[in-house]
Amino acid sequence: MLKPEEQLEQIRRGSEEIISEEELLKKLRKAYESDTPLRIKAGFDPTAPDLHLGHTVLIQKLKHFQDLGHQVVFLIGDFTGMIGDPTGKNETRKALTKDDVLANAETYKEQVFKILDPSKTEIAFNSTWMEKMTSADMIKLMSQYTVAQMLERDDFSKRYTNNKPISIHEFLYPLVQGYDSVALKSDVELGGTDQKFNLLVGRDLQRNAGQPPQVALTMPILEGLDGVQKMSKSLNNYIGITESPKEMFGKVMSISDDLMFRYYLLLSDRTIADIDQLKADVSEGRKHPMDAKKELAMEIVARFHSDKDAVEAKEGFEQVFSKRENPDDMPEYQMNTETKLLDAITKNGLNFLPSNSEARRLAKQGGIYIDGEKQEDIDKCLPAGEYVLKVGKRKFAKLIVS
RNA sequence: GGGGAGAUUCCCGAGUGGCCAAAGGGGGCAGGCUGUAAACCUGUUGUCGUAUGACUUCGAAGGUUCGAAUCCUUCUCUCCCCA
Repeated sequence: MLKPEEQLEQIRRGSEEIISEEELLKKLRKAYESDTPLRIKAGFDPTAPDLHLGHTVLIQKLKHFQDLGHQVVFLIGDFTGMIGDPTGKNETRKALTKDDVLANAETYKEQVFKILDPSKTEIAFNSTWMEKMTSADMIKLMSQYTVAQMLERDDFSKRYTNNKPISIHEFLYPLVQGYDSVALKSDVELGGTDQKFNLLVGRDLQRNAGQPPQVALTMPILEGLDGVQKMSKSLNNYIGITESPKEMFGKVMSISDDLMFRYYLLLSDRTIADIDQLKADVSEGRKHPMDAKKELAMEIVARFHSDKDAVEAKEGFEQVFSKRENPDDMPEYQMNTETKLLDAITKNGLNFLPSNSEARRLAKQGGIYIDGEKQEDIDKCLPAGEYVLKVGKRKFAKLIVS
């Protein structure tokens, strides 16, 4: 085990805030001396088992703790899931069935264990203890916080001042999350910066329960492909960790140069010094930003797939976008001489576009190609033969007309 | 309990009987320029075999009218003020 001070150094990397470092160091020392690992908690939503790079910022940090010899508790918030994270948008959610929760947990495991070591990860569900709570217990839990305290939460206060609705049950979210820390006797809880309030509630509740309060560690929120809003599935600006090497590589290449350095900082394994050097090289023209981005894309693809996949993804990318050749692995679509081009493109065919109108629009704007030639008329059929269809910037298919 | 305001297309937001598939902005998509970057310019942005057409859409359900996002009734939801 590393010395506590050295551990702290690693933990600090990339983190936004540690409340407090002093307490963390104390805990690390104690753990070191008594040879007892710390319990590191991080909670996840049970309804969205599609992890993306945004989640991995946090999971990477869990991995750091794991590598330092601590016990990671991966908490699936199946009870809190009924509340829905108070973003104002979502209504109270339906309770998932036991089977759904277990199925989602399996999916989580599959994805999360691409990063974490399964043998060192404890998986917990907060319904385990929350379902046993009586109404009286719940009242006791709620009595520990005041409305004024709740309204300190950034999200609540914003909605409150903007005359946006806040449902009472949303107040339960931080309380239940905080109680999870009591139930798990957590030493450290990780979360995004938007979780700060919830993490601090955990500290209060633990103190009230006579436990040493957990250290709250927040990680920055990763911006999505647009570079502005947080990466999320609903905004469709995400890179999923189960996406194909090709897609992953392409998506990374599409981010802005500024965002690239942000991704380097939060996602790559490069040292801060390395990244600073890279930044200098790019800004002083010693390195083309595109090459720097390719390296980033390779690192990310390699992490979730393999080195070989990364190389192939890069070659595929260069083939299509640098040399403007067709990719090697296009989906094939069988059609006959009476199939309209339109039908091959839309939902009954390759499903490249959601509606006929959209396909016609795209065609009119010159976004549909057959063998490199723009097609304005997509109501026509093709004579027998093989063609390469390109729709928009990046959708390719081989049409086999017989 | 009483009084007032409001719910519009992916989001914000205009529209208060026909000229409304609905202004404007944002976002998205495509074209140009590039490094599939950003910025910028242009186009486009409900669906339907492209249509001076039809159908669906302005919280929900009914109604008035030749005609409703716009008027009436009931309902659902939200916010504000008073108690």
